[in-house]
Amino acid sequence: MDRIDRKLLNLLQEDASRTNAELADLVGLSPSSCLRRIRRLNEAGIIDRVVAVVAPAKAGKNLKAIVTVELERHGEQYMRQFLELVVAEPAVIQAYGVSGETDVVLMLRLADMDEFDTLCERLFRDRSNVARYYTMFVIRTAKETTAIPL
Amino acid sequence: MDRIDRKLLNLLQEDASRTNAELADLVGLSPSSCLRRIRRLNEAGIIDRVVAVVAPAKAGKNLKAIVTVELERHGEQYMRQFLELVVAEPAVIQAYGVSGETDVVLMLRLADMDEFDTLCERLFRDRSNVARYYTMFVIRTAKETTAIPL
DNA sequence: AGTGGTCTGCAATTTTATTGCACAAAATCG
DNA sequence: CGATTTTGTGCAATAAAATTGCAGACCACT
Repeated sequence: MDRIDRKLLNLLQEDASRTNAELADLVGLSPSSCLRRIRRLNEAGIIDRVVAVVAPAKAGKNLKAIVTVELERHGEQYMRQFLELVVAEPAVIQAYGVSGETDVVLMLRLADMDEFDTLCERLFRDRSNVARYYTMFVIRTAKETTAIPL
Repeated sequence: MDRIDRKLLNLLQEDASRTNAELADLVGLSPSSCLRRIRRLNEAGIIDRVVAVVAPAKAGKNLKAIVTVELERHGEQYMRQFLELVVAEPAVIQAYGVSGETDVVLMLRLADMDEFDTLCERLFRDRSNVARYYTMFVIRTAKETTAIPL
């Protein structure tokens, strides 16, 4: 992991659709060397995967919400149970167990309030061990990247 | 945007490193047709971009934190000013203006507590118009996807 | 200076993406 | 309802890109 690897990773985190020749040029290497480095990064699992990012607006998913959840009972099995429940929902794009007053934080990607309503019904009804939850709707997205600073 | 387009998008959101022939096969189309559809999705901006996802652990960024921030003064220009400040930080991977008591929610990706400490120093010191902030450290990541349900 | 290991660039080869074209399906229009 | 335009499709040829073998360069460690 030298300077060139880091540079490559930064470039690929930005735009992975570039051709190998282009990347090679940007880092100042021959295409073959560049390709071998990228393969090494893949095999080492440093590059976990390559994905297409869909524009939410163009996909009719304009509503984003961040939900903090406090559970009723706090055992490990209750936590696991609740996480299993939320993970199964396609609208839940991030789900974290966290420290502090709050037990779980969810990031939701939805079409509209109706979808939010039915989802809440499903996740936070009486049975599901949720003491309370608090929703923050995203008004403005100032930054949203998958790139890890290297 | 028919059934095949949606299928293609789902596949690409999962793994965009597949060859066109592979994708064509998965959706039951000829390579040329498949390619043309993908290009159409690109040109329409439905596919916003293609990125490599780096494994945080392998990059030495094991600490993730979610921070809720309440500003001192609540005008539009103050909000903008604060967002500009945080957006410039590479460790801030997501930054949202939200509804509710909280004004801003940040998602941080860090190497360790030291980095967290110095970042807080920079973002939340007296000058920066932050009334209070609350940090939740991520203990367990149950789900983390970029894929939008289609 | 010598040696094993790693990395590099070049050029050949293989794989993949891309395009032109003729035809078929669906939508549009008189 | 049939004619016509539009849109989408598969095939085959072409262009572009990725991949590999190989010889030499560089580096760290004796």
